[in-house]
Formats: sequence, C-alpha cells, structure tokens
Amino acid sequence: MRRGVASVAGCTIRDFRQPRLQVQPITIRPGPKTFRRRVVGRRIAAVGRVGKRIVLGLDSGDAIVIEPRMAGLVLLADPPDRGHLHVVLELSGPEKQLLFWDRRGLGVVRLVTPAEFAACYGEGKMGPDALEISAAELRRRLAASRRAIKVALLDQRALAGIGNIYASEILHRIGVHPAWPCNRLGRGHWTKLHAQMGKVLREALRSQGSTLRDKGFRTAAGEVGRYRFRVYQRAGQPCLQCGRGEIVRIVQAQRSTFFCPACQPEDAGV
DNA sequence: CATATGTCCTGAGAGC
DNA sequence: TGCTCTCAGGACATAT
Repeated sequence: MRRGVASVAGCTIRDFRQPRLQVQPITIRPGPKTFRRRVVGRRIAAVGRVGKRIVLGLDSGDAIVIEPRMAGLVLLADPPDRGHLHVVLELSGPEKQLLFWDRRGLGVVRLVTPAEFAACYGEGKMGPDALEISAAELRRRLAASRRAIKVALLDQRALAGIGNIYASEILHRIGVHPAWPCNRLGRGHWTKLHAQMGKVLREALRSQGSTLRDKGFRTAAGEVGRYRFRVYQRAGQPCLQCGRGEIVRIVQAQRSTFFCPACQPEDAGV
C-alpha cells in the first residue's frame, strides 16, 4: 500500500476534504478545522510506514498517519465507489490526489507532531518492524510469554507488521501449532520463525499483498493481491505442504486461525 | 504486571 | 425475495 502511493512524495497539499463528514465519518484527529489548517499548503516530504500504518511526513515536521485497519485503502485515484470515500487530499505536483477509502469505517487518520509521533508510535507502543527485527530480539521479546504464539505474533507492541493472515501462514511453514504458548518454543523454533517470517512477508510484498474472497483489498493501481495462501481461508482443503492433512480453522482471540494438524501437531516434541 | 475479552462499523454470502 | 446469521485484513479500552 505504501509503495503504491510513494509517488506523492514531493507533492504539495492544496486541499483537505472529508466527503462523508455528515454521515458516519471515520476518526480524524485533531478535528477537521485544525487538521485542515495544519495540512493545507504543506509539502509531503516523505512517504513512510510504521508497522501497518502509512506515514506522510510533512515539511512542517508534522506527520499524517493513516491506519487502514480492516478495510481501508489508500489510493491515488478510482476508489471502488464514492460512498465510502472518507478523505481526499488534493495535491499539486506529480500526483493530483491521495484518497482514503474505507468500507467499514474502522480506519483512523491522525495528524501528529514529532512529540506525538514518538508517544504514539515509539518504543513501548510499537515493537521493531517484522522485516528488520533480528532473530535474537524476536526471541527475547516473546520467548517468556505464556500466550499462544499465534496471538502473540499479532501484538504490535512486541513486533510490528504481522497481521492475521500472515501469522497463520508463518506458523504453518515452521510446523508449529498456533495454540502453543510462546514459552514452549525452543531456540531452534525462534530461528526458523524469524527466517520464515521474512520469507512470507517478502513473498507477500512481491505478490502485491493478499486479497480475501470479499475482494476488499486492491493495490493503488486497482489490482488484487496475488499472495497464494497455503492455509489461510483453506479450511477443509488438503494441505499443500504434506498432502495428508486437511486444513482446520479455529478461533483464537476472536480471530480466525488456520493450520494443518499433520504439519503442526498439538503435541509434537519440543 | 501479563493476559483475555468485548466493541467499534458496514457489507457480503450462506441458509432458510 | 427477503429475512437472519456469520464472517471479515485491526486496535484499543476495560476486565480479570
């Protein structure tokens, strides 16, 4: 998503609009008037990312942080429909617009000062990025926890960037049952987990992300993600890895988890 | 402190 | 056709 809108770097924000301000608008902080005043006329100096959020660094030092959550899309043009278009930044420069579209309305857009950015997204609030963390640090941060490994991988304070799809995909590749408490994993497990986490995420980036059956996710260019799930949303289907097991869906912390009982046995030796 | 759970919201699809 | 039910990529407040 960040790569898809990276070209807004260097553009100047001419206007800020909220087309749905009167009907169930998404959360914008601070309020529309202040937001508008501090954003219009500013140049977008950098298009970054912190975990699953996109960060537009402005020349004022402030940053616009976009949190798409479940169904939000950050686009340059052509939203799926006009009805769920929440934020429009009119730009001058190489790109003419940056849009935030969100069918479920759970997304959040914030304008933060450098101090607020540190308080909201610094250490303590947000763990190291999943693509940058070392194996040793990953182990240090999770190994003592009694929580299920699948649930712990989704904790953005421990490590930032892993979501519900890739948590299942990663554990499948290392043959670890998702309900295992973290403290049951040995040193070798953490090494493998670190390596496969990198592989899964990089493969997802190459594939332009993941699109579920609802076709909700689109890239900024309007394409669906092509990441091929091995377990996610494949309940009842044969395991592509071992060919023996049948993928099972369970619920952990109100989220779906998928795994192969043959590749990821509950009671495997540690 | 660490861990567990409910909730925010809309829409798609299944089953009756 | 139209109703009800379940499910959905996340994060946070509150409870235990």
